[in-house]
Amino acid sequence: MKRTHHCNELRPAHIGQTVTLSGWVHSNRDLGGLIFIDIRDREGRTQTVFDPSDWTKELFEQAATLRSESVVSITGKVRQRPAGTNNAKIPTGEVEVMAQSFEVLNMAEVLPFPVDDPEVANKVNEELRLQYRYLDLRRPEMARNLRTRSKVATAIRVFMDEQGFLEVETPTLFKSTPEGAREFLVPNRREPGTFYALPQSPQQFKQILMVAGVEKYFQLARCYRDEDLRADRQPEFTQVDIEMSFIEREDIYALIEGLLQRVWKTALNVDVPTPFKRISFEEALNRYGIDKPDARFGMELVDFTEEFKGSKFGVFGKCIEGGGVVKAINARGLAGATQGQIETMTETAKGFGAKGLAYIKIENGEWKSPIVKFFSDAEKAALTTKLQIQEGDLILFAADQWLNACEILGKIRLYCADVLKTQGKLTIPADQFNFLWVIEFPLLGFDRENNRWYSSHHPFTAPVTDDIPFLKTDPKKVRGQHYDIVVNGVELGGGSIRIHQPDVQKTIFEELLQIPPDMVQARFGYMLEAFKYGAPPHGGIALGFDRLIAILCNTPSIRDVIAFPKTAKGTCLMTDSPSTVEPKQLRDLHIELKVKPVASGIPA
RNA sequence: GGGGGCGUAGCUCAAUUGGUUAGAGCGCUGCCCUGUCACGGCAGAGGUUACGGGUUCGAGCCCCGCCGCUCCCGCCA
Repeated sequence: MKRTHHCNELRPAHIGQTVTLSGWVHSNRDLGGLIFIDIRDREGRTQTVFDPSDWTKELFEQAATLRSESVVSITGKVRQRPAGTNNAKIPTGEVEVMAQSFEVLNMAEVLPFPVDDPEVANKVNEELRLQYRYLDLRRPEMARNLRTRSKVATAIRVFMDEQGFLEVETPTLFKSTPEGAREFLVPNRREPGTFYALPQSPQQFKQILMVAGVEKYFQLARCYRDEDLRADRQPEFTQVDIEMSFIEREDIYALIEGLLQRVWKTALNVDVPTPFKRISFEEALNRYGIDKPDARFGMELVDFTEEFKGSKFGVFGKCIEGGGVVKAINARGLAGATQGQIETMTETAKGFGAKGLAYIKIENGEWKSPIVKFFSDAEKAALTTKLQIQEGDLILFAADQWLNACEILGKIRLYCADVLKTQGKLTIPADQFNFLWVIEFPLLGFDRENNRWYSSHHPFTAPVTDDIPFLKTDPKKVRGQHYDIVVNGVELGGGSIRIHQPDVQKTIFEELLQIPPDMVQARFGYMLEAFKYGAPPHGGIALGFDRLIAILCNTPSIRDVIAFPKTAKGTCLMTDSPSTVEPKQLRDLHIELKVKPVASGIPA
């Protein structure tokens, strides 16, 4: 080994020992007659001292030229720092190593951006950080994220093992099942014109594993989706994939609550109270306007449909006549909202097809609003009471069909919370975690354009037993045995009890989803077949592992917890992928391009 | 597919809103400095203002195009 200790190890107890430290030059402070070189490795850093009386002129001058981030190995004697020179900021700050010899293992060029100063490095353009990811990952903050990720992955494996689960790897060369997200395709050289697809999730394999008698399966599974990206979406990502046999929903709730408890304890030393609260899809929409509520703050939606029935204010009255609802939120303290902020919220409402956004500002004891003059005294009284209106409030309305009205105010509620946060009027502690199970989702949604039902989760979700009779009479009423786990307004994962009877599954595919029988056979035939030979009742869940780690690391972007993430356009700036390929490779695959290869990458 | 934001020295940012030689801090290079840890002091180098056009007496700034990064909507069974 080129080291005897790591750089966060030496303490007064080591004084007098001769040690060798290896790592990167964190900083080189040349005082002329004395040089201090902080050497840093994964664990931390230690100060080394070069005294000219110990060195030839050449070697001493060489030490002075050691540039930041060069890799060195330094041997010397540990000693107490002189009185008054301890550095309380670092754990090794009571001692220093008197350098006796050193070896330059790799001299670094001048860096494209600083990695030693967290203040500056944090602000460096992400494009540059991604291009030089190996430098970016040296930053303690990024190194900490990687470490958290690894620790949590291990904690999950240990916990799942304790619970009797087997980790089983499933193929990443799968077949195309075009119902869901767009897939990445992999051409098959052996039979031109056929393709593998990279799996969007191991869903079908894990259900087959239940038929195979595995009973308790999990996997840290890599998944692929060829959709447009976001701060919390990458084309390849990792999910904690879980499936169990002979269970009900309660078993999954208990398992995941235990798992997350372990994860939070491991990563943050936080004790998460269980059981988690549960909220139905309908209640979530009614109170928060979204199916993944951030319940760390109030500002809940309040319904005024009854109060405005037959209202003189035509927009509300007519909406209710047409079967719609009137809802409102009270953004406490936001009466001073700027014209621009009101405009932003109005655009949000219009994005949902609303004509505008009605609001009331409560300022200087007055209700300032273009619409208040149409309100009756009873209506005003109802607003005052149910919204607990007081000076400085901003009341925002949505009048629309139920789902739309809820979703409009749901979006505006989150926007208002952001504005209030920046104004310091709303404070949410960083260590507050609000876990929620969202349950009783509708099994199906209706696609007006194509005039057919679609699965709101996926087609393997079992209906709530009591609702099965409605499958053929009133599909909209059928609830699925589906559940989402939500924390602080982020969807951490979701799952369901699955259908294990082939006839029910076939009904869903063919009668409700209207997939032609031959297509069902081609895509899912093997599953229906498998379910004929002893399929146990089963269910499972998948947690977004990257999102989970991002929450634990308190970062909004999952790129910060993935070692080598892609950009929003799906490229890797470090390796410059994707790239063109050589003509021979295409010939082997019997693929002919209809576009000219782009200039970048390997010349064609 | 659609909408918004950004792009000036190696890095982070300025540039009196269209005005003459594009600045600062850090970094870098050289010199000085024996207790620093954001070391300090002095001096210096470093720019096709992403790129391509246009308007103008004059463009970092205005217009058009284009490339890259980013956020959001659509999309993500």
